[in-house]
Formats: sequence, C-alpha cells, structure tokens
Amino acid sequence: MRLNLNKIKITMQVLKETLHKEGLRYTKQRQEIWNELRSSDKHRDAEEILFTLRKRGLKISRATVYRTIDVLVKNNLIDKLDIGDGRARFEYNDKYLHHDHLICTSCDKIIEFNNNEIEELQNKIAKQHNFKLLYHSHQLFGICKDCK
Amino acid sequence: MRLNLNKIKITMQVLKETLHKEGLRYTKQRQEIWNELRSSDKHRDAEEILFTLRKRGLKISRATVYRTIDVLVKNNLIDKLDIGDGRARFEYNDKYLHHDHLICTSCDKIIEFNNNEIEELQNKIAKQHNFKLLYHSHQLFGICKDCK
DNA sequence: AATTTTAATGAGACTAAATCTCAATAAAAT
DNA sequence: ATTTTATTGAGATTTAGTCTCATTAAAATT
Ligand SMILES: [Mn+2]
Ligand SMILES: [Mn+2]
Ligand SMILES: [Zn+2]
Ligand SMILES: [Zn+2]
Repeated sequence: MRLNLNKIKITMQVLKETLHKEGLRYTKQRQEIWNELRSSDKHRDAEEILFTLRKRGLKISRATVYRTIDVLVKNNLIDKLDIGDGRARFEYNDKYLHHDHLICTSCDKIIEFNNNEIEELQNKIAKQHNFKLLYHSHQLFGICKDCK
Repeated sequence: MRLNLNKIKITMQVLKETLHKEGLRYTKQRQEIWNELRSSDKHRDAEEILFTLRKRGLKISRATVYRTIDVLVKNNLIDKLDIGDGRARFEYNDKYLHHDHLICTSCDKIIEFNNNEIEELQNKIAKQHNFKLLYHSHQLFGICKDCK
C-alpha cells in the first residue's frame, strides 16, 4: 500500500515535470488521462478514455482527450499504436521494457513481444542510412493460436 | 521493347487470373488501377490514383478505386503502407524483393530497406507464439540525412 | 487572500479519408 | 443476340480527429 501510493506519486510527478518543462499547466483533466493510461496495460482508444473518465464523474471533452494524448505521445509518456482498423490505440510507454505487437486479424487479440535483436538491427539500419531514428512502428498481423 | 510488352502482358495476366480465382470480373477500371500501381515504384494514395487515371481520360469513380485497392491488397498484389498522416499509401508488392520503410518526419521522404535477419526473427517470434503470420507492418520514423 | 494574467477547457461545428447506396452499365454466360 | 449478374458512378453517409471561440481555471503577481 505504501509502495503503491508512492508509485502513483512518482508517475504524477513525471507528468508535472513534463508539463512544466513544456510550459503547460498541470490540470485535473491531464492528470486523470495520464493516470488512466499509466495504471492499465490495455490498448485504449480516445473515445474509450473519454467515456471511462466521464463515467467516473469527471467533466471532460473529446477535444481535451485528443489534445492531452498529443502532449503525452510527443513527450514519450505514452505510445500510439495502429492496429489497422482506423482507430489509434494508446498505451503507457515503459522505457525499461519496450515491446511491439502481434495482432490477430480474426479476433483482434493483441499479443506483446520484445526482441532485442530486432531493436539492434533497427539501429543498425538507421545508422547505415545516416538516419536519426526517433521511434518505430512494428506490427505482425496474422491468426492467433486460439483462432486457428 | 519486346521484353517490355511481354512484361506488361504477364502482369496483366496475373491480375486476370487473380480476379478469376476470386470470381470477379476483369474490368477496364481494375486493369488501369493495377497497371498504374505495378508500373511505378512510388507510394501512391487513393486520390492520386483516381486523378491520374481521370487525367488520362478514363471514366472512373473514387468508390471503384477504393474497392479495387481492397481486392489487390487482399490478394497480395499490392501493399498498404501507413506513413502516419492518416492517408494510406499503396505500392506494387514484389514477392521476390520484400522491403520495409524509413520515413522522415521532417520532409516525408520514404527510404526503403530490406533486412533478412529481421524477416527471419519475425517468423521466429510468430512461431514462438503459435501465431500464423500473414503480413507485417514495419516503419522506422526519424530524421533523414538531408534534414539533420 | 484577492486580483490579474494567461493557458486550458467544453460544446459543437468542421474536415477529410474511407465506406455505403442504388440506379445504370458492362462483363460474361447462355 | 439475349439474358444474367457483377461492377460502376454519383453523391450521400460515416467516423476519427481537428478547430473555433466564449467560458473557466491554473498560476503568477499584488
Ligand atoms: Mn502493448
Ligand atoms: Mn516501398
Ligand atoms: Zn485470434
Ligand atoms: Zn527528411
């Protein structure tokens, strides 16, 4: 319990410092959106975040959700994920355990993987092209074990 | 010249056979869209294809472009590419020389790469998860050599 | 603590890519 | 040549995401 409360405090501090660094204000809505994303390992879309927070009694608009998500993505606090259905998903970005995704085209299940060899090869390719790698998007689409 | 004409004949035959296999008709519009994509190495969006063909005098609608693209993507004759600006791009799928992309977030340049080690690692990861890999999407975003 | 300054928010209008509808048309089968 | 059936075109519709602008709230100043 003690640890848990501290963890929340620390991640909220991360948000506060990021916003300060960008000259942005530490608002209730931004706190709630960040808390919602960092405390779950689901891949959420904007509308889902909006309605979850509204159900919880927060006064918040669609525009604010999209605007906040942009700030969080640009500052690498969350990652944007395209699973191929035209609706972007977002998830907490754990810098110490990066992962990419396998996506089942039959049941939409999302499976996470992390592979350091691929990460290294990506760096190597970028270097070969004298390209400054900022981020990447890597998805494997197919049929999961439960669907075949 | 002889070879060039034969090459066109062969790729048009590929389309004809694919459509036949799917119980679909070999129409003028489908021929022109396929010819447009297979004879260029650009990454085109739907609107671009539509206006190129109209400028060339073909009577064709937006709906037909999108519908045909879907057929070609599903049959692996072309690949769909998401460069992160909300507009899908399409390109000829050369089965004998697969490639993925580096995308400059500053000038939108698209650089192609192919790396067999990564392709093999993808297969390995899919196998580990008992996942039938159908296709993948792999983009490296950053700043190209001309922009930095 | 009250006031001033300035950025953020909410409601809903707007945009743009992609999809859908349905009457007219053209490909293929007969 | 005629019939059958899929395809097309025009434009309406959907939907994720963005924009506007009056109102509100955070932070700076007094
Ligand atoms: Mn994930
Ligand atoms: Mn390419
Ligand atoms: Zn599945
Ligand atoms: Zn560039």
